[in-house]
Formats: sequence, C-alpha cells, structure tokens
Amino acid sequence: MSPTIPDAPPHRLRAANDRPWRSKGEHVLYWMTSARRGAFNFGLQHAIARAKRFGVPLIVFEALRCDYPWASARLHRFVLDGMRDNARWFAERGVTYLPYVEAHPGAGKGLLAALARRACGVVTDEFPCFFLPRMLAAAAAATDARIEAVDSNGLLPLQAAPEAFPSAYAFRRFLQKNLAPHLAEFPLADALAESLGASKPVEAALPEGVLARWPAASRTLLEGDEAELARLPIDPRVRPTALRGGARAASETCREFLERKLLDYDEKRNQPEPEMTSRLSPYLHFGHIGVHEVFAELARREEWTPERLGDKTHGRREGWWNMSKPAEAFLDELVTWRELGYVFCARRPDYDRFESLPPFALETLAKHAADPRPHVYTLEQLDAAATHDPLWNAAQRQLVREGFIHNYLRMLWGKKIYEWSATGREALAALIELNNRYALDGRNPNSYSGIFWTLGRFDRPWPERKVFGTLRCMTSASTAKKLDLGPYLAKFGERANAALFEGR
DNA sequence: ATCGGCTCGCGCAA
DNA sequence: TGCGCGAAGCCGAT
Repeated sequence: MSPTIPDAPPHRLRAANDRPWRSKGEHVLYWMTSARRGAFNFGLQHAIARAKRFGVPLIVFEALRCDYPWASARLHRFVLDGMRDNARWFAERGVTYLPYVEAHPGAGKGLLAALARRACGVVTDEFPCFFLPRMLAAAAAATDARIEAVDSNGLLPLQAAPEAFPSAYAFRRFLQKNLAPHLAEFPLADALAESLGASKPVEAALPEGVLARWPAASRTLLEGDEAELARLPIDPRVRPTALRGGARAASETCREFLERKLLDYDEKRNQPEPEMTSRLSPYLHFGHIGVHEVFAELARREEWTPERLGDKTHGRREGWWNMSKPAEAFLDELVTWRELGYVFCARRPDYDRFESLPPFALETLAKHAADPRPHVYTLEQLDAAATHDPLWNAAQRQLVREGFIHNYLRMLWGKKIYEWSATGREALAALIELNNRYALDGRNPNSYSGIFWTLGRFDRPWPERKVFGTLRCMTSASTAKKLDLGPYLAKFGERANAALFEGR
C-alpha cells in the first residue's frame, strides 16, 4: 500500500566495505557528507529504501568538522545555513536528524561508529574530490557496519565513464552517445513525502549516550549566531559572504535564474556586471541542490522530453539537447563542463597535481620555465590584491569579498597568476590556495577544472609566445576591449574600495 | 567589425 | 589519410 521506494540505480552504488547488512539492526543510518539536501538525493532515497525493507527507522546524520583544510567562518556559515534547512526538512517529515558541528579538532571522533554500532548499515554520499574519498575509506575500514556510497553527483553516473577525458569536446561526444538511458533514472523529488507511510514508526531514538557526548548543534548556531560561530577553531578572517547557503536559497536561486536570466544567457553570461550567470555553483558544491533538480526544472520550463534528444553524436555544442539556444548553452556548463570535471577527479587520483597536466602543457611549461617574467608577486601580494593591474586586483577583491569571481574574469585571474609566478608549480600552488581559501565553490572538481584549465587542461595549444609558450594567453587589455567593465570596476575597483573604507 | 593563422588530438568518413 | 571540430585566445590584415 505504501509506495515502494526504489534503491539507487546499481551504477550509482558502491560498497565501501564488505561487511554484510544486519537485518537485526535498529535503524538505517544515512551519513550525509556532500549531498547536503533532502530533495533529489539518490543516497537518501537508497537509505529510505533499505530502512523500509528492514522495517526500521532512518537516522540522518550530517556533520561538519572543524579541521578540514581551509575551514573558515565563510565555509562554515554556508554549511550551517544548509543544516538549518535540513533540520526543518526532516522535522516536517518526522525523521530523526542529527546535525553535528565539531567544537574542537577530534571532538567528533567515534560518533559515526557510535551511530553505526546498532545500525543495519550505513548509506553515505560518493564525492570524488578533496578529503572526502580518504575520509570515506577510513570510515569504511574502521566501522563494523556495512557502508554503501551513493553517487548523486551528475546526470551521468561516475561509474558509467570509462576514463578521464582530455577535452570537453571528447566528453560531449561520449555524453551524446551514452547519456540518454540515465535521463530516465532520476531520484525522487521527495523520497520522504509518503514513503515511510503511517504503518512504520519513523522517529528513531538516537543510541544511548550519543547526545550526552556529542550534542547536536544548537539551533541558534544553525540560525546564524555570530558569537557561537566565532568560538569555533576555524579561520575567522575569511568572513561569511552576503550569499546565504542552504537548500531553500539554492532552489530560489535556481528558479530566479531560469525565470529572469536564462533568456539572455548565451549573449550576456560574459558580461560581468550586472551578473547574468546562475550563481548555482556554491549550492551544487555543497549539495544544497542537485543537478537533477536543476535539470528537471529547466526541462519543465522548456516543455522538453527525452524524445527530443538528437541522434547525431558529433560533439557539437548546439543541437543535441534540442532545447532553446540559451538552455543549451547553460546545459553545456551544467552538464558537459561540470561532469567533465567530476569524471576527471574520479578517474585521476592525481587530479590536483601539476603532473596531471596534458603532455603538450608539461612540455611547453618546461620549455618556457626560464623566460623572464615581467612581474613576480608573492602569495601575500596576490592575496592583498596589490598588483600593478587594476582589473586583476578587482577580480581578487571580488573573490575575497563575495567568494566568487565572474566566470570570464576568473580565467583572466588565473592566467595572470601563472604569468606572474616564477614557475608553473608555484602558480598552481597559489591558484589552489587562493581559490580554496576564498571561493565558496572551491575544493570542488570544477574549481580544479578552472585552475588547471589556466595551465592547459582540457585546452589545446595556441601560438607560441614568451612565458605562456603554447598555453592560451589572456590579457587585461583585450578583456577591457571585449567587455564593458565600467560597472564591475565601480564595484570592485581601487576607488570603489577606497570609498568602502571611507564609509566605515 | 571580421577573418585567418597559430596548433594538437580525436573520431569518423573515405 | 584527411577533415571537422573545439570555454571564453591574440595579433595583424582587410
């Protein structure tokens, strides 16, 4: 009578250890790590399906450590916003939800094991980047319960990609041949809507002693209490941005983009101000929204169905989806480029290493290593936006202030860091450090795509010149000719910054 | 304002 | 074996 909830599709599922499911367990645990949402979530759906099969309740556990690299008030605030939304989502659906925020390094040690001890098994999220794969492997080895990882990352399951692709073009061709069947396998929009039904008790008691030793994050912290946030041992200098995190803000941002900006997307997305891009990437990064939700909403507005897919697989950017022009331009970002990066990280454990660059890039970088650089800046100078280039400084200020750089200018920002560094390796280190410290969507496969694209990944050679060799070169002068930078410089330029300080 | 040339890798048509 | 195609390039010629 109560509807059956499907398991996650088999190619989205991976056993992280070889322990068996325990039918005598007291609950199923969903350990939410990267898909931090209740909607369109294969992992949550899979956990619910298991809980129903065993006839036990579900416990949802979402944790935030304080010792992950680049932990800061900015990143914490964004995740805490998401926990606040999730607390409400699960409370409305009668499911036990434990948001845990570490007060000092190591405080959370043992909590997962305690929650898993009497569980039938654990379901968690697959994420191919940052410290998460290592954390999952360590947990899987150390936990007595079965742990299954579920991949909600893309429209294409990561397991369906045979290898890393060298270019968007090659990957696009692959998608055009292989994506269609996966478009028929979407996660439920709300797997808790009716799923557990009235017949099953869904509120689980947390194992005894858990809350005494690992108290749930306070409601006030989740709702924005600054003093509580300030007490956590995280970098307080990277301030929260004006952008609020969480699933509700994510859905609102998505709706707003599709309604007001998409029509002009293919023409105006390079215009830096006013901002005409989706601004979805921080929400996608923390899993506050899933790509399936964005795609479903877009398809609905386009009155699109999968029968419209083209059968030509030439890798062309336009014509395959058979949607409006701006919709196809957006899908090339949301699906082709985004998932190209996820697949690369999943297939290349060295994705964050210099040596992972394509051969032509490594060769040309070596050949031009000794070319004299017109300017060389330290990480501190770059961080402080103290270069000779007003446009670059403005981009850096936007990064520090908003946790984001406009798409086009972000490329220029990266290319200049290469040009102003003594070596490619030093440039890479600075790019990773600044991006991961400040960008809300840093530490994500797409951040690594952007950073490494600067150094030739997914790109092709261009005419050889000093310093850049055959890497694609970008200049501030050309950018200024191409874009209307007035409004952008008014907002983030030197003078705008001075005015900001005078106003204080 | 627009165009070709610079240059490489891949898959497909021939 | 040749051809078309490609995240957003730059430069100089028309």
